[in-house]
Amino acid sequence: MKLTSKGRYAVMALVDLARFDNINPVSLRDISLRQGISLDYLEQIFSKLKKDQIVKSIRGTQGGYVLSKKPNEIKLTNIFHAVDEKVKTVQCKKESKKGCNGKATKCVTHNLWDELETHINTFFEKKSLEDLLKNNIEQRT
Amino acid sequence: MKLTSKGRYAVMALVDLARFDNINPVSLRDISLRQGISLDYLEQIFSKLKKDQIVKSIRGTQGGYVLSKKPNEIKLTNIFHAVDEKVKTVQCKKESKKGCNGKATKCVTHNLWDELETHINTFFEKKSLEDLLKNNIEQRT
DNA sequence: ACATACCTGACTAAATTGGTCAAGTATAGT
DNA sequence: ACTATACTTGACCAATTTAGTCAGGTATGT
Repeated sequence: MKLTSKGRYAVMALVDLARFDNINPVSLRDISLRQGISLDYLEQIFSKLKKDQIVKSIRGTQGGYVLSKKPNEIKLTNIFHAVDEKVKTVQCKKESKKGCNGKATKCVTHNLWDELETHINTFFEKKSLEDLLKNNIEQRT
Repeated sequence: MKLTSKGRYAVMALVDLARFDNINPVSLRDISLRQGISLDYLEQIFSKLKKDQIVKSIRGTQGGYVLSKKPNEIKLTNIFHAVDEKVKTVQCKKESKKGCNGKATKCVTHNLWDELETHINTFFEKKSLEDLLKNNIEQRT
């Protein structure tokens, strides 16, 4: 199962973006400075976010990024999916030839992992960027 | 967040154990053969399970492992905890000096990760070894 | 034209994972 | 007492993943 800093940074950056993009596009440099995330790394992350149309880019001077949708329309699922943070548990061995453990049947954990995945995804599908903004409204940067 | 093969193997092995320890202790060799898990790796895993008193060991010929408690008393939380499968998300940076992101305040994802952790733990606290046994009763090894 | 800021791909050090290997110790059965 | 079985411990390792860095681009507003 993967759920790492990349996803965390993506969320942090998007919350930052949501907070500041009311007037102008927000440059990654600003986000980098405010959130303490490496600019080069942010570029990688935003290229993925853009590919999934979570943000739009505006090039040139005074350029930057803006959200493609409203904060309440951007769910955490979308974000994690974009940056390849698959909430995906360890795979059973290739099922092509045999079952999970080399036997003909599914291993005992097979269904369990599926259930867990659903359980976690449910959580992420409910949470939107807006929810996070509300939670942190008092925490000024 | 970590949730890897070690946890999966631990669960598989314990289900196997629960199924066969009615009469005699079960040797790791048997579990290894039935579940297709390396014996050496199982030894590492069981040493941790023993330390958390999920299983008991019986040495010598005809020795092996038995469950310390009844299957319905062993929750998945206990198992994962024993093998260090912390359902713990990526830590924010050391909080000793500063906040998560080097600022004075918590980062916006801080609470989120906490919530997620609770959400997942809830799932694991409900599930016991017995539940898994029931689910897989038709799947003979 | 030039500064800004997006864009892309190659590269890498460190950590983690999923084991293996080697050398024990304890005990039941003969 | 001997021996086979099976637990016990700790060191080691290759492959993968992570969290970046680095080096070059390209587009655009002023």
